[in-house]
Amino acid sequence: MVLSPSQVYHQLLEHYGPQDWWPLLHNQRGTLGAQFEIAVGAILTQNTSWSNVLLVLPTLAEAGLLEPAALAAVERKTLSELIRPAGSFNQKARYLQNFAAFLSQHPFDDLSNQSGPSARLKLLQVTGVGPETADCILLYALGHRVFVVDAYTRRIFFALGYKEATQGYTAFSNWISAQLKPEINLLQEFHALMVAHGKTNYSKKPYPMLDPVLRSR
DNA sequence: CGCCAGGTTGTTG
DNA sequence: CAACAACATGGC
Repeated sequence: MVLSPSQVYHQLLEHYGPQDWWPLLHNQRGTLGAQFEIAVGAILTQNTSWSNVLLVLPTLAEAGLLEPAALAAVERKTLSELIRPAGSFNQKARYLQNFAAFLSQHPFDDLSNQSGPSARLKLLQVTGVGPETADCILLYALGHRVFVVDAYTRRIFFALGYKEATQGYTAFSNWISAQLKPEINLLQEFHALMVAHGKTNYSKKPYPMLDPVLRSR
């Protein structure tokens, strides 16, 4: 008997406790600056450890670049050098400025007030914002109810016997969403718990055949 | 030294 | 549509 997604959530919450994500530099949730910091972090952490992102975020903050207009205006080369420790720095400098420019046309408030699917389609227009990055922004910065799928989420659910974990992003995300209460806090905690559990048990191959925490009963 | 990291894009079959 | 290369630094 396999655990339902809801049971997975509750068991992980019991095991790890509330994660209280997204990790912000100055623990200032709900502010306008926090929204942009979340989006910048989401782009910087693409295929990159969060520890590398932390080598860069304070630098950007000190340079006054954690606001859309400033980030959009700074010279490309300057930005790429500042974010070098985060890896793929030329690519990410471009992605960050694409997103910053995008915000001048679609402010956070607009994206928050329209429907989740509508905001999602707009975010995906930005070169450098794919499905997971878009969903992290939607869920943690804009308050939309989406289920974020990352590599850990796939590995964990696959290990639990869910062959749906091999489906395309949207199919898998929607399939999980349909089995959860669409509560913002649950969805935020769920993804945070996926990362906590993934880092602990699904980082290096071979991945466990049987999950060390999640057992059916 | 090799593998991995809270992916995304562009190219090719 | 699936598979693949490229991006690239830092930690272990």
